[in-house]
Amino acid sequence: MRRYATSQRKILIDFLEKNRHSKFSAREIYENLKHKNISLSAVYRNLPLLEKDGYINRVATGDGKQVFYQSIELAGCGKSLHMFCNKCGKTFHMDDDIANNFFGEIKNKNNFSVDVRKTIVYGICDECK
Amino acid sequence: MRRYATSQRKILIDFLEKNRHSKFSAREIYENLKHKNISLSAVYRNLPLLEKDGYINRVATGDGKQVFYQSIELAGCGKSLHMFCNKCGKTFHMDDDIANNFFGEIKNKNNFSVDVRKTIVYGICDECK
DNA sequence: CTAGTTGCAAAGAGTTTGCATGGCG
DNA sequence: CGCCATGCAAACTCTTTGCAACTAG
Repeated sequence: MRRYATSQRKILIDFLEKNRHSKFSAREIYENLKHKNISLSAVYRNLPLLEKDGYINRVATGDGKQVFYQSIELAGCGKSLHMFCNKCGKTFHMDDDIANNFFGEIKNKNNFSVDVRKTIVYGICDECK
Repeated sequence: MRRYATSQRKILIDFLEKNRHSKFSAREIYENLKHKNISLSAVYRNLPLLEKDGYINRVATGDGKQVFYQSIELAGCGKSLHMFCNKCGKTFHMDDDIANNFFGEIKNKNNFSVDVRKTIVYGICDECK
C-alpha cells in the first residue's frame, strides 16, 4: 500500500531517528510529541506501518507489561544483541563476537534462526550486582 | 506477608503444575478454570503473588501484545533457554551446552548475569523455514 | 480527483482496585 | 477472632476502530 509523507509521519520518524538508541511505548512517544501537530491515533496507526516498512522494531519488555517500539539499528550495529538489566532498566549492547557465536551454534545444532531484532537478554548488569 | 491455602490458590497452582511446559495469559488461565470455583480477580491477584514466591515465571511474548505466565521449571531443566518460533508459535528448549556457553561468555566479557527464566530467544524454527 | 491519512470520540481488551463478605489458621 | 482472600462491579490503561474532514500526489 502506498504511503504519503504527511507531516505527522515526519514528526514521528524524526523523533525515532533522534532517539535511535532508546525505546518508548506508543504512549511515551505521544507524550513526547503531542505539543507538535500529531494525535494519539496517528501515533498508534503509524507505528505498525513503520514497523512493516522496516523503519522501527517492536519488542516486549521483561516485566511483561509494556510494548516498546525501538528505532532501527542501522548498518554498523545491526547484529548486536541487547541486554536489559532488570534492576536499573538500562540496555546494553552485547559483544558482537559472543552474539554471532551463539547464533551460529543454535543454527548448527537446532537449526533455529535467531531474529536479533526481537530478542532481548534479561538479567543483572555489572553495576547493579 | 502470610499466605493462606485457599481453595482458589490450590486450583491455580494445580493447573500450573499440570501444564508445566505451557504458557498462558492470565485470561487464558481464567478461561481454563472458570468452571471451577475461582474468579478472574482471584487469578489476577494470585499470579503476581505466586511469581513473588517463585512458583511461576512471567515473560513477555514476541509480538509485544500478551503477558504470559509460565510455570516454574523444576530442577532438571532449570537452565535451559527457550526459543520461540515467530511463525508457528511453538516453544523449543535450547541445547543446554549452547546456553551455558553463552551465559559464561557474557559473564566473562560483559559481567552480565543472564536471567534464564526471563529470557526468550525469538526466531524461526527448523520446520517453518 | 482519489486514495491514504488525520483527529476525535467511542468501543474494546486487559488489568487493577474498593468494598463488603467469607474463610483459613 | 483477626487477618488475609474472594467475588463483584466499577475504574483504569492501553490500543483499536468508525466516521467525517482533510491532504499529498
